[in-house]
Amino acid sequence: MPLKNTGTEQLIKDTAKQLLFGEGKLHATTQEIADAAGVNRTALHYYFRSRDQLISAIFQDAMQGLSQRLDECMLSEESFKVKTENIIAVFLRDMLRFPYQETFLITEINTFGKKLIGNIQSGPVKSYLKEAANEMEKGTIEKMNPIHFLMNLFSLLSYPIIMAPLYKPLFRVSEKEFQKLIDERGKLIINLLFKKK
Amino acid sequence: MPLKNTGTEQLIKDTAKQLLFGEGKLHATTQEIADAAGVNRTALHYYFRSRDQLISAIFQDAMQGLSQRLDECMLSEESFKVKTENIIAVFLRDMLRFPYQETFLITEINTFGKKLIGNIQSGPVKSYLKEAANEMEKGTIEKMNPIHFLMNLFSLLSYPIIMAPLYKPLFRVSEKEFQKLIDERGKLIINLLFKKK
DNA sequence: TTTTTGTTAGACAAAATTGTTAAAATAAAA
DNA sequence: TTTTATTTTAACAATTTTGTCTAACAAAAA
Repeated sequence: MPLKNTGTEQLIKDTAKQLLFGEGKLHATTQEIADAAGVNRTALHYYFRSRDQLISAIFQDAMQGLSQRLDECMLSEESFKVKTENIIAVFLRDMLRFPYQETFLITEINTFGKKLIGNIQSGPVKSYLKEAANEMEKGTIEKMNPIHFLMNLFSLLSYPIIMAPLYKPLFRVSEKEFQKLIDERGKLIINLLFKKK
Repeated sequence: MPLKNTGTEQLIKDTAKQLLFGEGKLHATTQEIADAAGVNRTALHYYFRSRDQLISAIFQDAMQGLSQRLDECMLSEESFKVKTENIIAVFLRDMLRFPYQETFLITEINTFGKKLIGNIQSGPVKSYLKEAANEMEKGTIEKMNPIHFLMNLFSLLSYPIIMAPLYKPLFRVSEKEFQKLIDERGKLIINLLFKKK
């Protein structure tokens, strides 16, 4: 029994993801999602039964994708610094496409997050934290609780992108100038987190 | 014609603020807000006419309060470093009480933010940025676009608090341990942003 | 072709949420 | 105490949003 699979299901998921995590329409209605995807609203119920289940689906997809890519970085055979540079690159790319993904996770954590949080692999994170501790011993990064190191990294990466709609008017910079600032941040963050030789 | 002013209006505002910005119930219904405040839902309409106007009101209050306190710090007569320490203290206190305030601003920027963004005083920010540039010349902080410096500061302060619901399970730390980590961050951030002598 | 399976669309029902109106309760002033 | 303005409440109307049901449609299999 082959499915016809005209790609509608994936189209709906992609559209919802773009709308929610990309454009920040965190409470887009089923109608809005359907319109954006160019399908009848019923299709949405046909494939996902309910709005919540659609959201759950795209959320699970997104988390799995990101966590997989991060784990790859963290478990690679590179040096700690290169590893960190890779994490930055992966994260920045993801954040720029879907800036509201984490915001959504946090605000909806009571509805959807609780189940998902159990799924988070903290194995690779644990091992990355251990490596960070080693680096501190070696003196290449500042001594602190390694959790701080990781929080610093994620903060410096994510926050400016999330806050872009506020920062652009606040700092009176154009879209283009702001994009340039964001592009600079990769190197800047490495510079800030690693000691000079 | 004196108003009775039993404090209901303020009670509704405080409750809504706590619910939305404190607990992150970003789309609390008027019923939920009324229940939490222990008043009839109609009271909410009586004082604010509509849900949107209530939200606008608490939001404006919150922004004004924070921006005023920040401006005070930025315009004080202290040295740049002390000034920065004060900003950190003010910001941390605010973030801990209302972690979702900024998240809300960002996600609702199209609905409420646009009008408010005009109101943001960027005068004190400008002057603080200039001071930062001076410090870079003096060599007390790393050379970079001063906007980066400010974004770094805000990021390191805000993001871990926003992400707390995710980080606690991810790093497997208890509420108490996490609170301790947050408390450590003030000094840690200063350490990270200012060069050692 | 007919049947079967899977997909899409329109009409409708149900639920949730907001907003209005008019009346009752309350407290201060005359 | 009556009057008056304000505050609170209950009932209801309107709107928005979600979810269901049935029929039409399309494509592959019999």
